[in-house]
Amino acid sequence: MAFSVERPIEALRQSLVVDPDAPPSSALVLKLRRRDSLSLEEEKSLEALIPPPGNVSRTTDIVSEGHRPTSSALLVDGFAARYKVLDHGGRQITAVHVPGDFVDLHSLLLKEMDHGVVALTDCRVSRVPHDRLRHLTETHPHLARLFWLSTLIDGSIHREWLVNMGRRTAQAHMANFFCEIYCLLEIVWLAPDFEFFFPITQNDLADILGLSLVHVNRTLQELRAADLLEWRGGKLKILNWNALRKIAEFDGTYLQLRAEPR
Amino acid sequence: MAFSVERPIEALRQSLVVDPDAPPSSALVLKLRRRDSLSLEEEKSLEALIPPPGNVSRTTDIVSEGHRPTSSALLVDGFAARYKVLDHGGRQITAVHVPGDFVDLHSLLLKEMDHGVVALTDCRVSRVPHDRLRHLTETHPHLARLFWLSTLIDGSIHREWLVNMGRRTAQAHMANFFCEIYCLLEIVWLAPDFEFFFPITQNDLADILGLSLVHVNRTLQELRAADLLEWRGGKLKILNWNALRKIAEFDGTYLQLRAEPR
DNA sequence: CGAACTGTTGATGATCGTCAACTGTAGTGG
DNA sequence: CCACTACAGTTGACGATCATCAACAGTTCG
Repeated sequence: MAFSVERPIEALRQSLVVDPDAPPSSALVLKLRRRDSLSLEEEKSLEALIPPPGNVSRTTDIVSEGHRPTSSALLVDGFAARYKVLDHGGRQITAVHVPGDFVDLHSLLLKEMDHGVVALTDCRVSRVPHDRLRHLTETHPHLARLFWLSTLIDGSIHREWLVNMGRRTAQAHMANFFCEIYCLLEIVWLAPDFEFFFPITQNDLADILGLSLVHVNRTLQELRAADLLEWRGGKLKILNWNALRKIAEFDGTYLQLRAEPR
Repeated sequence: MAFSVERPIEALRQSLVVDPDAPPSSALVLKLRRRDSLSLEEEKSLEALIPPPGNVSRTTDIVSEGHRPTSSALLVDGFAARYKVLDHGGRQITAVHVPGDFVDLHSLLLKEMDHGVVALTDCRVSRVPHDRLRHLTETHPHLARLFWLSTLIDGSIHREWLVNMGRRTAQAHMANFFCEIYCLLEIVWLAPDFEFFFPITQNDLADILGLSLVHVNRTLQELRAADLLEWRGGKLKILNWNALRKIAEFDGTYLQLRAEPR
């Protein structure tokens, strides 16, 4: 058997955290499978590729700006974010990553990091050496295409965020973000019954949405008052998916985009 | 000789438009060379790949949302933009393309277009069939990496735009955009002496920046009043590059990012 | 000459940021 | 056990930025 992903479906669905005994590649495999079927041999190669994860505690950098990584970081557990800081001190988060994401796959080709990657929560991270990744892409062109596809989907999400920031209200923007996170987590079985572990601060959320902390707090209260969601003790529950989608004008096609990389 | 790119340097530098007699791949080759050296054979393969361009007139779609392209469009001349429209009628432009850009290279893997691509000015566009592109990437892994790199740089630009929208003032945002366009054009020799052809409307610029038309007009006047730039008759001239860079906090490393794809 | 488009200006109000204070909670050390 | 601190969340007041509505000027084109 290549992999324990098929087995613990129920266990994973019922827990709000990744199974700590699952191999570090399991969320990645789930995600790739959602895009295209994987052969047993490909799954084995991935499992062999990913080393055991290390711990990264909250608010510390997984990758620093200006750094020239020689490995790419696979997020195994927790939430991470890419960000840039401005001269006068502001910070903008440009992407949020969930388990199964390579947070800096682009560093395989883009030598110098033009932004940092921070752990929004305590994380587990596997660092895959670039030369091993490069070797894998050379011997497995199909996986190479799937990796390229991953970075393309990152771009697709960036574009949706641009629309959110440029042309939507704070409320719709925030609703959109929660819809997106839900969909991303659902793919890796981390959001059963519209409920998921999401212990980030409102300050982080402000930097994600490009709003002030105070405005985020008030917008959040609007969503709560409309009975769209609960968010207490680091656990987020979407109470009315359809209503949330509606005020967000959310259309998830930009996330998986029924690709055909083979 | 593989290519006429080396020859008409002076002619190109002195004109504000692409030489109509240059092969359609010339701007593309200039751009790729800036990232990594190309072999003669690679340049020849590119030249053979790109068919003669067709004309697309302003405000018409080069690629439509929801479409499933079987070819990718190389912009040979003019400006194009990717955009999304919202339910209530708003439009957000998520990327601006200059000659030498594939405007929808991602459609090679992402089957369905989640956004449209419109011609901001009259354009010339070469459409490269996907199967020929796929064949090229299979026979020329180095070019495949350069194509992947192109889409990664698109993502890098998206991220910078997110910072602009989320955390910068309208003035800094606009200044940033002009700096970026200048750098992109400079690479393909279309911006001699900080002057370039840029005949888009203020309405388009508003959709690029995520601002209202009126606010764009006033912000533009501030930049003009500060003697940072002129923009008349479709010709833009940056009068004070250093001052413009400064108020924009512009740092162009996110554009080429000294990559090493070989 | 009029129609259509682009740019410009003024007036007004909504959205959102900033400043500041206060609450609740968890942890820390005496 | 109780200060004391640190941090996340909350609320009020005020002002800056930006959107909207409307009108008008200049250009191009048929």
